[in-house]
Amino acid sequence: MNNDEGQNGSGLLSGTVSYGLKRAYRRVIRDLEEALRPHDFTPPLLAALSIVEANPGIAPAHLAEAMGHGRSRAAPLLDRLEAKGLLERRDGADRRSLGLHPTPEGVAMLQRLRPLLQAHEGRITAGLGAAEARGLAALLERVAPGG
Amino acid sequence: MNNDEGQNGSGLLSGTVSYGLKRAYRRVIRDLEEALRPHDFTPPLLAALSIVEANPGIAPAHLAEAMGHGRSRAAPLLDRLEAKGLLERRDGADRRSLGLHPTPEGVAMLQRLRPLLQAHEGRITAGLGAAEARGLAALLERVAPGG
DNA sequence: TATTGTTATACTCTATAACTATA
DNA sequence: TATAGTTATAGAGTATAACAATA
Repeated sequence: MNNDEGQNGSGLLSGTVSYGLKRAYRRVIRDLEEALRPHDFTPPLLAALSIVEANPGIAPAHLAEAMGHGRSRAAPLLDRLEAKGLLERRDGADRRSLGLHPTPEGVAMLQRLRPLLQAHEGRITAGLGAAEARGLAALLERVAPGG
Repeated sequence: MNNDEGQNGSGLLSGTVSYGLKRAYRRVIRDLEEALRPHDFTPPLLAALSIVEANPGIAPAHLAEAMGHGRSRAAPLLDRLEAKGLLERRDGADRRSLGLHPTPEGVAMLQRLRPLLQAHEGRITAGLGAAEARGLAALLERVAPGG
């Protein structure tokens, strides 16, 4: 390799919160994908199932909103979770709306994933002290509220 | 909408640095895409051009490394920047390697984008004080070093 | 007319592997 | 044989628009 010139950072972007978030997120998503892969799971699947478990009976549109995207994104995610037997679409308040519920298998899956996620969180915050990690989480909550 | 049940957060993911980073990043990428769209620019294009300007003569493989992905990702990015007349692929040290340089138009584009990026950064950190924003940037640098 | 869930479609980002030309 | 740049390919995530059923 031997790049004699070295690297002078990213110019305009260097040191900004915006670029720092981008770089940190990439670390997160890669580490998490790798951790979930042996369980045939992905980060969006995990987020969806986790939100449904915390909000049983939630409608697809509200799930999508909680995940920060449009209604149409929910359907394929729910298809995959339902095909795995982890989640059910039941009748909702309306006859046009649905209530989402985790199956016992879905709950068990989340239980099984918990230590894996703690290890993931540990790797991401490995360079920080416990108080710093809490402080970072609090700052992030203020950058993007509603987590 | 009127979701009477309310929302109980994201279960397993609530309050973690990992999920906070994901949510904050989504805010960043959307705001930045929207800010760049009128200039027919995208975040990856901006990152690449910015890095090339800060490291003139850098090779495609090193650019890709600085952006955190594989070699093959550089080519289409460079194609687009070259087609816009913002960047040149010149001969490098080897006859098999290239040196990347911004054109005067590329430098001018970055100048034009600078206030736009400052406004973007301001929106992202709007909920934080100046010292908090600096602290956040420093924590992020420790989560994902090399920015 | 508005809303819910869904489908269709397209586009970007990304990763892997294979190809070429140099070394 | 190893490396640099590129091409080909495929897959995931996302956004928009349009549709059918229901309100």
